[in-house]
Amino acid sequence: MEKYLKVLRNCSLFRNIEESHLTKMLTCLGAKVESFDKKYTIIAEGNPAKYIGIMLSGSAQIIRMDYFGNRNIVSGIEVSETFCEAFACAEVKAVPVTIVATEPCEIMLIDCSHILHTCSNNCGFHQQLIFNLMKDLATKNIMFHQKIEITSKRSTREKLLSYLTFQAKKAGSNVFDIPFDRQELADYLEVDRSGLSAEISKLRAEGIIECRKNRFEILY
Amino acid sequence: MEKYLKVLRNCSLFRNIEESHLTKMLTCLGAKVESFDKKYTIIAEGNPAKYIGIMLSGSAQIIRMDYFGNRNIVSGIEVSETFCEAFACAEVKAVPVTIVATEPCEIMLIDCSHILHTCSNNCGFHQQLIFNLMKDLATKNIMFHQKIEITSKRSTREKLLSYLTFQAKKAGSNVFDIPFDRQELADYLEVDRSGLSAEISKLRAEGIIECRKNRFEILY
DNA sequence: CTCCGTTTGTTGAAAATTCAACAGACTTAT
DNA sequence: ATAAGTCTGTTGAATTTTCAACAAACGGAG
Repeated sequence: MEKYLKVLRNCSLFRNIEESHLTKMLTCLGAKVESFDKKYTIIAEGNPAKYIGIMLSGSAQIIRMDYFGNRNIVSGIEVSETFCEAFACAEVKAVPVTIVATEPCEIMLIDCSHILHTCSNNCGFHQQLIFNLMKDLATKNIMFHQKIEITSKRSTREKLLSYLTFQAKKAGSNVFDIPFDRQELADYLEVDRSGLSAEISKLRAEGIIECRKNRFEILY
Repeated sequence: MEKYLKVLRNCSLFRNIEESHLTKMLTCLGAKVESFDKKYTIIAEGNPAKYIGIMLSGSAQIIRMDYFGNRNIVSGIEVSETFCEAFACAEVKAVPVTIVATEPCEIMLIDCSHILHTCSNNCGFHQQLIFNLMKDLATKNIMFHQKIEITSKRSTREKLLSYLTFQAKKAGSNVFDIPFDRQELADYLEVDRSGLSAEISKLRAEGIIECRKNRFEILY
């Protein structure tokens, strides 16, 4: 576990928990680590929602397929971020989404019931973990509000500009990389890929944005 | 406060808290009650995100206006439900949505910092409240997943059927009332009102649904 | 370096959504 | 009961998105 400590220190779930206690605590929680190759399914829709996931290395996406094969990308998952905690905490029977690796990755899985219910060892970390979970869930909630703000726009152009503005703000710069290729961005914005490409071209021609691959710049 | 106890008992925030303790606790938390007439703004976008709201009577909606006056309805708020807890818990500076009364209503406001940080009286309820908040935020998270599942559909027909199916499941019956008029439903589904009306008519003509005002039936 | 598979941009046609306008049904207030 | 105002369904035209197909650009493997 030692080699993951640097990542775990940045994980919202372990905020205000001393690094020296972390290893012991992970043992107590029964944390386990698994590896996946690119494109592999980490958690499949319908799986029991027992585990909180933490991305240790690599990246993944939260996706949902509808019955006609249309992919919707709910969100990307980067190193040190958590996933599936809402399903585990709300104690739903099955996960309604699929988690797919976009790079080779390692993830940590923690059985949520070990966090929610005091363990026999009485480690005393539970209160802090529950507080951290609460904060994390609140932050995820706000992320959904932002996603809805973006995707509730009625046109491809507005969705795209809205998304790029958010990314620029997040990066603190008018030049920034996005974690999606064109098809993925279309599936995130809930629009047609070719229409999205056309819209990007139009915005370039109008001098509003510039882009090369995944690097965008907002010119205004 | 006594007259609100029946409502508060059903509020997820106070689960597993003895009713006999509730009144004292509300005093300790500095809970206050406010009333609003239909159509009034309960919390305006940009307000500081200090308070957790609880709907005591009546109903409201969480809405967001974009810069061209398009209304997006994020969610309805019914009696005993909480609202704005995510913004308060995540300690963002300003609320990014507007809460508008859809009926005359009474709401309870609790300063979130009183829940998050132990008070001088050491009431001891904080741990349970934080646990309840965590559960509540997880549930809200799942609600967002459902809303995204609905609105990520590409056509008006699919959004509508997806929404109605969810409502039927929630009501546990193929006949159910929805909390929106046509314009509100359109703003919730992120589609055009006249297109929505046309789609409802088509589904009736095809014998797939039946409806009279806000009461729908799925025939299948 | 070349080949092969994937990603991206472009196009035009088909389909769907949006928009504006209106008439009838329904509600509310007087 | 009447009148004024709101909500709903319908229409057709304008706009936008989707879809399918293809070629150019790109990237990785051998």
